[in-house]
Amino acid sequence: VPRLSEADKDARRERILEAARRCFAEHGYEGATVARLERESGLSRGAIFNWFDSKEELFFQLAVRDNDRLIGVYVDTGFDGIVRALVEEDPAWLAVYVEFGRRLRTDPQFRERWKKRTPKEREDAALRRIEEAQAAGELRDDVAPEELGRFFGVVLDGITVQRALGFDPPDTDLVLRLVGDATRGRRPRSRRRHGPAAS
Amino acid sequence: VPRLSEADKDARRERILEAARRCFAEHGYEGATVARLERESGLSRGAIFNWFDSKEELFFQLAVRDNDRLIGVYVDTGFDGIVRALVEEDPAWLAVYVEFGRRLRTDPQFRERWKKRTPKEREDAALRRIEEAQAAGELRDDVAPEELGRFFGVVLDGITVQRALGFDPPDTDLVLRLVGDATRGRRPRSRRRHGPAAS
Amino acid sequence: VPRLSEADKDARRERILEAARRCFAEHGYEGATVARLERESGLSRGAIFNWFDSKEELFFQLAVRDNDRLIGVYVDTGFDGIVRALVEEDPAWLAVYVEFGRRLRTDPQFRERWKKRTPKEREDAALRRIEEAQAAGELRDDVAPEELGRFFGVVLDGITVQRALGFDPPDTDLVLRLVGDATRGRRPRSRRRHGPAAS
Amino acid sequence: VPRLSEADKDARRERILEAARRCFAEHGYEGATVARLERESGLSRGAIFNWFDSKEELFFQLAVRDNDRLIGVYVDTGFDGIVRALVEEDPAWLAVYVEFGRRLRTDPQFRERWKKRTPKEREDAALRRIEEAQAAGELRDDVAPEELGRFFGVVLDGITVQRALGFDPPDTDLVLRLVGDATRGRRPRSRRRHGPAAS
DNA sequence: ACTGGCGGGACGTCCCGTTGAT
DNA sequence: ATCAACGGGACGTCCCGCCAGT
Repeated sequence: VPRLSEADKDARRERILEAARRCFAEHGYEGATVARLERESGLSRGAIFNWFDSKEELFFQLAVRDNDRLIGVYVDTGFDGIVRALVEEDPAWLAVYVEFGRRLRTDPQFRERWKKRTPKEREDAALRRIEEAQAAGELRDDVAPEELGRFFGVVLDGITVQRALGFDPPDTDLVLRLVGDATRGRRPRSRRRHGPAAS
Repeated sequence: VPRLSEADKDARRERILEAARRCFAEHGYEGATVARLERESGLSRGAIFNWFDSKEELFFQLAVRDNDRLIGVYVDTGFDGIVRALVEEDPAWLAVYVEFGRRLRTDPQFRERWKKRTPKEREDAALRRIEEAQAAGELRDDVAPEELGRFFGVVLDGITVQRALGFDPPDTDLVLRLVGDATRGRRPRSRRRHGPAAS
Repeated sequence: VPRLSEADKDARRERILEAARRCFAEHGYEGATVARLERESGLSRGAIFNWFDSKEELFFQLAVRDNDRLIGVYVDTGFDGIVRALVEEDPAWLAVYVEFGRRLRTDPQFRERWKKRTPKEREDAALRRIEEAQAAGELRDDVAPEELGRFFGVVLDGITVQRALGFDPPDTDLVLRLVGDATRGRRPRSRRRHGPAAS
Repeated sequence: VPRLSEADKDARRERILEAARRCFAEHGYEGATVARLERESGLSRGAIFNWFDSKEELFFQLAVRDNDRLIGVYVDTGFDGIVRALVEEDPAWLAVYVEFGRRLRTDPQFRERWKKRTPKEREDAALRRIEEAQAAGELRDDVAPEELGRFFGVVLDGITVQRALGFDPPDTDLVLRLVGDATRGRRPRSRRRHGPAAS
């Protein structure tokens, strides 16, 4: 096996990460044994640990990458967009997100590392988005933006966890409607997002 | 060695369960090693395994008991009550609830056993509670009761998971207000719950 | 397997230690795999690690015990005695002593622990023994007692290592004679140790 | 890829051997992982294994080379010279010598190979040196030359091991004096080695 | 000549549940 | 009913040597 090009390296890492994602999703962190990682990725221990220092590292990288992705979705498409994204996710994978959360709470080193990594700006961007929506009258302004953000977070995590646990997924449009009713401002923006006409 | 009285038996089981709760809460399922269970309960392996067949059994029983308790709270005090109950729970323990959910999704035997156990009536009771509230005009009736129930579930799980992960707990009253706005019917019941007078 | 009496416990630990001694002696620290420890002791991993926290712990305890024993021999019977003890030791085991030394030099934590353990008094007792012999004219007093002690140490370690490496063991009496010639004082004590008459 | 000249080949091998020496000295045989060899030598696995069949081979060659060197010192400069050489050696490296000894004792194949390699003549040269010194009256002749040689060996190994274990190095001149007293013949050669005047 | 990705065995440790004895 | 000694499987990690490719 010769020296891999930079692109090939990334592809290799990607392949392992994807396999790990499936394993973590299906079996949880502890259940995702290295033997399973080998089987799922088609690579040997030697190969896997050549690219990642440990199972935990694999887990962490995966969380980083998916978190970034989701935050990006939020900033780009707002609450509606992220809800729709969540219901299209592999539900099994969402369970890993939950597992990751436990790790965050339990393992101080883990949390520290995560804190260090998370760019504060992402959260700020999310917050500013809410403030703008309030100023534009799309969101009610009798509630502090931080509180609104937390409420959104609750609903998002609720959806995540319900899907992760394999319950009937709640109807997306309904959730959006109800949350819309709860948070709408004076001059709500059109709720018609996918059709051409406004109401 | 003398036989224990029936009451003593229950007390013993209770003691073990409580210890297990703390262990699961603090360390997660896999992290709750039998050694830790021994230390926390003050009993030895032999004693623990005398009362429960396995660690998994312990976990299951604990989940059953807590689930029953929460459903009871819901039926007795409704959405408001259960939200308030959740924010008073030990957040660490809530993580176990989440862990339990993963198990449910992942392990078919586990799920089967759970399904068999759950009395359908509990859920029905919850549903009927919603229908009554709709009939009384307290909850909007332009949404099917099942859907409303699911929405409630999403918010509840959202709160659970956020607390479990150690995030800032969202303000209880705010959540109740927003969800109230989202689901209120024509003749909302008084929102003032702790004061003496009705509106 | 019921609760063991204190004596039985010690016996069990002893049995494991003896097996470990043989393993370390024959294969060195790294070569003494747990599998070999199992085979040699006739006990399982579970049993071994029930009594000792780790392989390293086993190693440490073994070193402590043998070191104490040897120092005791020295204090009781002096240089002659310890030389004779060394040539009666299992040469294979002496290699472990050497291995232990490397660990001492290499691993700071290990050294710290060893330092903490070693009672300074033992060394002092050895030193005082030399001073007394000098005062009695048995050992030359034109050399500082510490230096004499170091010279003895060199010869002892030399014997140890030669035997450990499997070379022809040097003749004990000759070594004693030469070292005697090197260190004798004005009024040497009788060299006749094993027979009744002096020369 | 161009072929290396004979001189370059040797240089390459030398570079690897030197790196290996440092690794073995610092970490012991097992601790000297190939990864460390790579880092220390600046070459890759492939390069290293191109020149040496295995880690063990590397170790063996190193031992051969250092043994030859030390024997040479002995033959050239005698006991005094080798003692002085030893106290100038890197003590870490001496530990490898000890490690090598264990290997000799433990691994039959290893020993066989070593036996086959060692030119008997070297030892004979050392022995003849002693005989000559006895004949010249420099060394006592009431002890067989083999025995004297063994005694020298004991002291040398003792010094080696003490330095290897990081103990206070015994004073060189003192050791020489004491061993001199133990082994001197009727007409000892001048002990003045560093000063200009004879006694 | 040299690189480095990789296979796969072995290692120390952990941990659950069983068992024989009180 | 309780205890703790124990078996033995499985885990994450390490690490040597091989070999396809440059």
